[in-house]
Amino acid sequence: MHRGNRHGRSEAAREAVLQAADDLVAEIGYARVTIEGIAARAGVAKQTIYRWWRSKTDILVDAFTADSAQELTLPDTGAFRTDLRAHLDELVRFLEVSDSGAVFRALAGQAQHDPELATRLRAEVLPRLRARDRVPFDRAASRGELPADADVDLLVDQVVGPIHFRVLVTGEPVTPALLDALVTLAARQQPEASARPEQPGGAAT
Amino acid sequence: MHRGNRHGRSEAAREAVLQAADDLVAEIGYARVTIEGIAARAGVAKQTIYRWWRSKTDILVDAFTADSAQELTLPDTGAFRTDLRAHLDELVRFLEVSDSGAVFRALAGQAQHDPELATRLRAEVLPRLRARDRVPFDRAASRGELPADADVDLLVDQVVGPIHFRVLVTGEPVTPALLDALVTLAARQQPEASARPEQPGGAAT
Amino acid sequence: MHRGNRHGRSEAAREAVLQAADDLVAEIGYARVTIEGIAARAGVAKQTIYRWWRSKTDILVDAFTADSAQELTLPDTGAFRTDLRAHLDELVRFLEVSDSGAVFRALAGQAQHDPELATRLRAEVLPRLRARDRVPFDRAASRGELPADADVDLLVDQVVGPIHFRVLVTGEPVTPALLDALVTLAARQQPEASARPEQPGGAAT
Amino acid sequence: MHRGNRHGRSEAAREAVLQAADDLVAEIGYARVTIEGIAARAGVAKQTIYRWWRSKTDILVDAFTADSAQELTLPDTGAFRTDLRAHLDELVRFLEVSDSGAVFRALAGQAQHDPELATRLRAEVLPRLRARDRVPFDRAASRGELPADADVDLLVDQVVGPIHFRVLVTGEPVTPALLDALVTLAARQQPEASARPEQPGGAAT
DNA sequence: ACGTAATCGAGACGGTACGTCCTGTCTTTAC
DNA sequence: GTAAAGACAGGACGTACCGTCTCGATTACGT
Repeated sequence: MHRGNRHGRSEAAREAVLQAADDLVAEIGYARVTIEGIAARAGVAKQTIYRWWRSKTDILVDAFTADSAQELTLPDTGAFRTDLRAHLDELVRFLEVSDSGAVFRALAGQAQHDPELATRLRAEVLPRLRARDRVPFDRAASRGELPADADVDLLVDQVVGPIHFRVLVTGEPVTPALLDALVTLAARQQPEASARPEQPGGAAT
Repeated sequence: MHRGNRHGRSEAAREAVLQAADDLVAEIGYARVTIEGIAARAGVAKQTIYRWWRSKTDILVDAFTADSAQELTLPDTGAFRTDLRAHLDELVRFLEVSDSGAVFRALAGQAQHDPELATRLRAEVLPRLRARDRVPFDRAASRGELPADADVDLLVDQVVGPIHFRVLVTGEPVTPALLDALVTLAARQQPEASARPEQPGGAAT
Repeated sequence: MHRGNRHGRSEAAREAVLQAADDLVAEIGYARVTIEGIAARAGVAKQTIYRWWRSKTDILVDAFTADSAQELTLPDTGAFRTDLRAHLDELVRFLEVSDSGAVFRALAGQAQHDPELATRLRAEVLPRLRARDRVPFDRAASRGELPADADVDLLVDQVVGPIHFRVLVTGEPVTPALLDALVTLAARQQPEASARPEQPGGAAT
Repeated sequence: MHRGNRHGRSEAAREAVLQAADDLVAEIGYARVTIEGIAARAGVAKQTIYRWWRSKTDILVDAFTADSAQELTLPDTGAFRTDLRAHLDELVRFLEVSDSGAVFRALAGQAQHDPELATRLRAEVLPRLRARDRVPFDRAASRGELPADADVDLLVDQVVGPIHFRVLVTGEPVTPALLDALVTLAARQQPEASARPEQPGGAAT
């Protein structure tokens, strides 16, 4: 790693910091991560961190963003119910198991104490997650599986809300029973009749 | 055998600490509350706090519990939808507006970084909230407005999950439109009615 | 072991405290002795200590006094030089080796920071030590080995001063060479002898 | 006033601490001086003190050393007795009256409880004082007023020991009578005969 | 014989200071 | 002009004792 730079900021330092922050959250937990610890772990001077980030959460938002860069594309199964179910399975895996999910939970928690972080999360992080959550619904709408005037954001809240609630608040596992119920709830939104909402292929293609 | 100080711990000190903690969270926010600040505000020695509580969150759990002691009884409107709607209005008021809601949000946030707090919350605090959330459903069940085999906890998660999600994660206001949708969703659980569209993979499992 | 008594203090408690204080000074050193530690060691309540003593040094003065109660009589060897030398040997043993000497050194040290203790030491402890230091001189005077008008206290200061100086300040061992020199110095005070070389500005004033 | 520096400590902070320590000992006495108080008085962070000193006595040794830097040269009166008497007058003034004498007494007292401090005093502070105390004797020896084989350190102990003893232990004032006796005692050490030891100019030049 | 009064062990209390840790700023030196 | 290094002021942390206090139990005197 080169020290000093006549031509702008050191990309090496930036990456070392983000990596160190991610690692430390995974290893010792958000609460015990300190800026000094990140600096030491990254082999970077504290001042370098303070020059480019305003707080440890600021670093973590960047780290989380970097992690999220590797976009996963939701496979198209051809039907709303199966698309949605696949997406929810992936969402649960992210929230409960993945390292970046741990960072997300820590940030969401910290946002309760830090309005500035809350603002930044809602401006930068959540829209990207929301966009992903909308994919199955938007696809369904384009297939005609949802009414044209359906309030997709409202539907998303109804579907992912209980999952976040369990993960962040109650700590209960997100069971298949819950996912089934949520998928069914969403699928009940039909273009017209209340007739046979559960026929997955009914309106497809 | 000497049983130590016969008057035991000072109730006055205990109450002063809980009150000071509550006040400070409301005034300056959880993040800026310190044990030293609580001690100073309460007119109590730090050691007295450390003798009876293990951390500032430990104090806040006690303070929250004390605040919750004054149980509010949900008025019985005679019908499930109206009962539920009244309860949800009250829930939103608690989460978004009240002082003890601020404490709850802070604790829920901190629990993301502190497994011990998470455990304590789930053991002591959440069951009480859950009990309240179940009231409209249990009443409805006893009136016959819900099927006998309805999974009430699952229904509760579906109804209150989106509300917590908006309050804790997205920060969007909980709109009447959302509440309407949630009430309608719950009310669709009918004993007879339009058969069992929910059965195939639904909540019944 | 409750010895509550309308008329008078518990002798058992008093002795336990003095013994505990002595032991603790010997075991862990004056600096690390605390009143709480003495109370615990003595099996006595703090309040009992505070009822009867004003500070830990107050306890130690009492403990030292109790230790000193067992008066040792200086054997009469029949001659000033041998009497004095025997006394100085004993003094050095007391200061350098004995447990009560350790207490004395601690008190003398603490008196540098505590005028009240200094006053008490000079009023109660030092006169007893001075009386002992005078014994060889007074005996010599009664034998006619010293001039009638000799200033015994001044001589005592000259003889024991260097010993205390080495023990308390320089930490150098008190050697036989020093003791020899001090005895010789004192013995030079002769009734007749080579007149009064000391007169010009000497001790006679 | 931030003087942070990759290569070394802040001299300003060091001096402020030593000055504050000296002042506080003079103002409120050693016993009531605290590290927090020194930090506050010096306008310095506690951590800065703990970074460079291990205890309050460590600070005071440095402060005492700094005070002693301004060496006073003992004027040469041309004769042993007058040289010595002048030196002893100065020594008494230092021990009884001066601010740095107060620091010395406090350190000597504290050394009774703190072996580490005792070691440091004996290694760093006392040799310098001893060197001063030897000056009149060494001068006398070079003048031939003392035997070539005189044990100067032993003589020093005999002369300054009683003075320290009175100042540190008995608290009695150091009288001219004592000083006279001490000077006479020292002057009695003659090169050869026991003849006229008090003739100041006898062996001079 | 019995109440009164002072003692006792116990330990909670409001405090002070400790020594450690981390924050965010600043300065120096190197590249 | 960025980087590493690290000293700085500040301040919260959790701990140890301080000296005071109240408690209930114990004991001996004086009525």
